[in-house]
Amino acid sequence: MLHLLLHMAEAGEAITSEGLAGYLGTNPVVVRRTLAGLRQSGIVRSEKGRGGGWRLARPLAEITLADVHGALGSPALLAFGNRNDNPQCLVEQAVNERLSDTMDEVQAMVMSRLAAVTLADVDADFRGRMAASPHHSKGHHHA
Amino acid sequence: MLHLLLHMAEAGEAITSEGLAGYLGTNPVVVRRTLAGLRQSGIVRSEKGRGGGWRLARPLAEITLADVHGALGSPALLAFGNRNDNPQCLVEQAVNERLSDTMDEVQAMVMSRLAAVTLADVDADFRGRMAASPHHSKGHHHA
DNA sequence: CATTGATGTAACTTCATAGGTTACATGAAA
DNA sequence: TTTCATGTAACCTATGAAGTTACATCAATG
Repeated sequence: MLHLLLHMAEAGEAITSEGLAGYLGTNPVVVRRTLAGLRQSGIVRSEKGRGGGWRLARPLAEITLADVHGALGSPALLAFGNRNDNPQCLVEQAVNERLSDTMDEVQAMVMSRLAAVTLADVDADFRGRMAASPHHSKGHHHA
Repeated sequence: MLHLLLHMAEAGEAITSEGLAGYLGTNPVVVRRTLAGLRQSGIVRSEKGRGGGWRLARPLAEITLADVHGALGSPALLAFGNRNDNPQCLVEQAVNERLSDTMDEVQAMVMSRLAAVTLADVDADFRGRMAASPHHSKGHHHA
């Protein structure tokens, strides 16, 4: 996902779903499906018809990882959680409470961390790599 | 999982897989499968034959959430990650680097948080709930 | 020492879901 | 009006977690 956004930024012009799918080794429809969320959040724009495709809707520096997360529907950040909400069992209630507290704290930490990183930061990393090994093209890992 | 461990602690005697499966609304074999990892890590013990079952191998206060996580094979804590390790694409390399750094930081935070909570802490919550509404049995939410 | 009741584990079956694919409607530029 | 792009529904597929069955193993008990 971030990968796609960076490519859009570097391209300067619209990239088609097919091109993006090439970078990612996947299918154009999957790309459109995924980017639909980002479009709705005003992170990317899409244009139909000839010469159309995808481009960023605002500068890299104004897009944080937290923005992207939100645009994807704020999916769970943690890979664990309560098995059952509203259990009768008092034991499980206690476990849930403790675990929820811990998860809330941790999620807040993660979010603040994600909010602190912009795509411009990532782009800077990329430019560093380009400088270090200028022989590579910017291109695909397309098999 | 924690739910099961707490029940073992409260029971004082061995509980069969079938009993545990009842608490959890699942199948005895699934319970045995899952607890196998905890046994190997010395968190629980199991006994075969008549009167057998599962019990804790050490006191609640000496079992942290981090211990449990480790016993389960240290599965990923975060629900996101790099799509592709060792990509050719420099853009994706940059994304991976930045993301890995962020994930490492965050995972360290989560682990230190998990290491700070013992099952005794959770048990204290449970006892609080028991005191607050003593009418409930400790029992099942078994349908 | 046979019976009973428990775990240990392999093998198989569901089931949910993410991802891939096809098909086609819509819209914009040439 | 043709071409090339997105938008989206509908379907297919592969993966993995969980459930299930079956049976070997082992310990207590009468």
